Amino acid sequence: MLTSTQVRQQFIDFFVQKHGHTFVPSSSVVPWDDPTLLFTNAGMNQFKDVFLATGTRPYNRAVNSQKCIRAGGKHNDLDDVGKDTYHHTFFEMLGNWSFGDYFKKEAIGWAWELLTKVWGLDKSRLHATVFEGDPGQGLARDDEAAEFWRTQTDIDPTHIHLGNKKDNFWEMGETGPCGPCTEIHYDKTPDKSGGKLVNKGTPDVIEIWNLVFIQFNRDETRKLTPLPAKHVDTGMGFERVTAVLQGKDSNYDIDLFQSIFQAIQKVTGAPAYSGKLDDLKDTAYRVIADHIRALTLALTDGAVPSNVGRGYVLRSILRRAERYGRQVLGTTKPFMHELVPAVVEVMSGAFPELKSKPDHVAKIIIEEEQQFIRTLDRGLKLFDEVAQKTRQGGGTVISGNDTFDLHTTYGFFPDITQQMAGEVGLTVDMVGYRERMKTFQEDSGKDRKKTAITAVQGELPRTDDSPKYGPLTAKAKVIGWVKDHLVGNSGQLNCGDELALLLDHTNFYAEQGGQVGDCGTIVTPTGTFDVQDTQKLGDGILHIGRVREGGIKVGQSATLEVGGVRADTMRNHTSTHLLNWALRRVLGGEIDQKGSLVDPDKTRFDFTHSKPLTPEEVAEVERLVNERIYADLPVKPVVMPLAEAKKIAGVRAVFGEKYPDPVRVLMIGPERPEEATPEHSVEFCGGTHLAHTGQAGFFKIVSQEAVGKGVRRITAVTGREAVATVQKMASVLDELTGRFRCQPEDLATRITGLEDEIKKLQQQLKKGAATDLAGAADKLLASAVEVNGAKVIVGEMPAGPEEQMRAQVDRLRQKAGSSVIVLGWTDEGKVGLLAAVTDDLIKKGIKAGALVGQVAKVVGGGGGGKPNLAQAGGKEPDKLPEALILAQKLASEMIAK
RNA sequence: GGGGCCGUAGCUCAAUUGGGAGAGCGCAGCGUUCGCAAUGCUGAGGUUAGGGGUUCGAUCCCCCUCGGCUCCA
Repeated sequence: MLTSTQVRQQFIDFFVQKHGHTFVPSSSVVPWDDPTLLFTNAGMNQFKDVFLATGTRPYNRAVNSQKCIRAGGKHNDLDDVGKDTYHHTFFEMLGNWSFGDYFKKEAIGWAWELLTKVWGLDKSRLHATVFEGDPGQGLARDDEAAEFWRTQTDIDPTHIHLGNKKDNFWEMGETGPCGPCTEIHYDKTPDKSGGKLVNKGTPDVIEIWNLVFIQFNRDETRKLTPLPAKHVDTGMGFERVTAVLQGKDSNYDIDLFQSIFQAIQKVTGAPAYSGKLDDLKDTAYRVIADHIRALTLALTDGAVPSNVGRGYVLRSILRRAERYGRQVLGTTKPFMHELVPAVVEVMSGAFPELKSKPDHVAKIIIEEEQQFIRTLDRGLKLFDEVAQKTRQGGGTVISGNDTFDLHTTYGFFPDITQQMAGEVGLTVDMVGYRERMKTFQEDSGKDRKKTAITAVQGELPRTDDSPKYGPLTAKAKVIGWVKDHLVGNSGQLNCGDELALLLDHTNFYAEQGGQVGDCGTIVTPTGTFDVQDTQKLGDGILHIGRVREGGIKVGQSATLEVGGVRADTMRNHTSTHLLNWALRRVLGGEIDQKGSLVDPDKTRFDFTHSKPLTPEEVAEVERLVNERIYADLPVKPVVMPLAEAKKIAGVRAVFGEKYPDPVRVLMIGPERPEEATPEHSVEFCGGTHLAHTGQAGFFKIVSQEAVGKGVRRITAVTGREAVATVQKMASVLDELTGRFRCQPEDLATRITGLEDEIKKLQQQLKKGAATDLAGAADKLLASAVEVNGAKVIVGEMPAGPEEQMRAQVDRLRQKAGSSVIVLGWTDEGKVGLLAAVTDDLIKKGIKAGALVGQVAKVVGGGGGGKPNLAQAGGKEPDKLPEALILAQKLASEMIAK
């Protein structure tokens, strides 16, 4: 029997050795440079630019096994994994490609050769489908492919079937390259009768290989034009074809999964995997095995679990596996991280990068597991409360509100709530839950966009903003404005009008890539306009502000002057790039930019990192950035094709950003792209920058904070702001050293000394007060009145801390036995009262709380407490004697009763 | 960017009409023991995250800041 390793290797060897393909290693399963994708989900992802004709490769035939994840987004298989034999979140896709080289004839012939000659599959079990055409869309039947099936292979001609557009026509998107495909299916029915089951979605006849022939380009008008260079893009599910070759019914029965299953058994102590579909334990095995593969591969490629985007998908995957472990296999501790070595062991042959940082990956996983177990435990407790509340209300349905709160506050997903509710005989109001969630979602995004520029009616003219990289002053022509959401291009603007001015070209920078929009002034022969902000809308640039003087008319020439603070913004922006670079140097290559904000006052930089930076790390980052600043390196922008730019050594791009092609690349240090190394800061960036780093002057980090799990934010300043910051710190330090008369480095010990002394003095004071109070208390005891065998001890005490008073009350109670005690004292214009009643008198119905409450009214206050001890206070010290007389009277009456 | 929750001893967490800051583990000392494990006793350890407000009185109610969790965008 072929091992999975052999299957993979033979596929690659077949195309490399026999048919002249280049082996191209799998690209990262995390597509850092493609914001439209959560995860790499097909082998062709890394060649997308070739099909779009925006990039080229030094080879025209390629083969590989691509790491893929299908979870989250459009193709979400997450919920199905484990329940059947063939769904995965992580899988490998075997593929061979032709870029404008061979086409249908060779692709079909070679596929057949590999399957039947190399792998020796039973020809009578193989079926092929070809595209039947779609006249409505002007698509012809793919007779070519059918013909090659007949001439290039010895397939049974009755095994060639026609397939519809859904199954046999491939499109990348609404527009772009597309073409027919031919699929190869495998018939697993015992009597080989599966011909009519092709494409019917049964597990008995399964698709194993899809050969796509990219031959058209679809434009915006949906029109198809033949491509000059035709491509082949094929994909074969590795786990699936291995199962076929190993004669297994389930993908999970192939050798690849067995050692992972064994590791799961060892770690969890559960009974062995038995391959059943209706056994929850086996489902758990499949879920965990699949999910740990996805996690290990994705984390190795630099993804991090988080609460947004792909990080959130990874978190969901981990949590799902963790739940199956706990609820089905009986784990109580984190266990997923212990499975990482098994995955590395079985897969690092094909993907050597797995060996680079398994410990790091396991660490991320265990931290995430611990986190989840904490929320789970907390959630369990809350669930119990909710369940109890529901029952007390006489219902059996947990309200949508409670389910929503459990979810949004504690991350307790509604399906967990549902499951747990089921276990205790309750149900969940999912309709109510969804309603709450819906309004919640609507409210969340409400305040996001600036209202001024979202709803614009009328056609917005294009503005040429290329002068933004040039001098701060420029000439342009007024071509209109946007006022009250309407585009205007006639009439006159008057002093005081608030609106967005439109120009034919501009040197104002519109907010983009984290850099805020410029402010400044625009002067025409008749008026002056203050620009408060600059925003981009489509191809138009909006200069938002108000007419300060005179009036402005369309067609006037204008002098543009960008505000001087732009220079500060540029200092901050260039420094942001240096900060990004330095953080990677200090914290390691795992960190990634999550966002940034650059304005004249500061730079704010968000990045993935799970813990606070140590003071040493902060210092090192500052040192590195400043070193680059005083080296006065050139800051060099180059515009180049996106595909080419991506190949520059050490280049950085931000996930979620859409980069134009050609793209602007900003290098700090090198003058030409080929001089760049990973030791330089090289980023895709459309912002405005200094010409030399030295212009930044000085760089200082002012704060760091967490913005969410796994994401930290650093705020830093440069230039004059940095100087001001340091001066402020120095003046604080000066003041302190002046006051303590010591060196800055001695401050900490001086303060510790003072703290100790304060503590010591406080304790002494306490002792002193205690003796004073004890004396006063004893006097009161001596003059106590006896009623019915119980003592009434009432009187005024010297001022002292409440705590000490209580101690005296306790002491008196002990000494006097059966008694009612009321102590009063005045301190800083306020009255304090304390009352105590011994247990035997409480039984007679005397309560300290009630007593002291009445007494406190006399001194203009209130109070209360427990029956045995209560305290109160008031604001009228003069009335204390009067209050104590009342206390004496009340206490005596109560005992007498 | 918006919402919800949390922050109490070194750690994990209690503390209800607002009224005396606690437990378990850990730590230190002493004891039982030849020694260890085990165990008994004693003790230290608190600005209840920080600041402001309401109140006679705030861990508790309100506001702000910081830190963390969580959901959504």
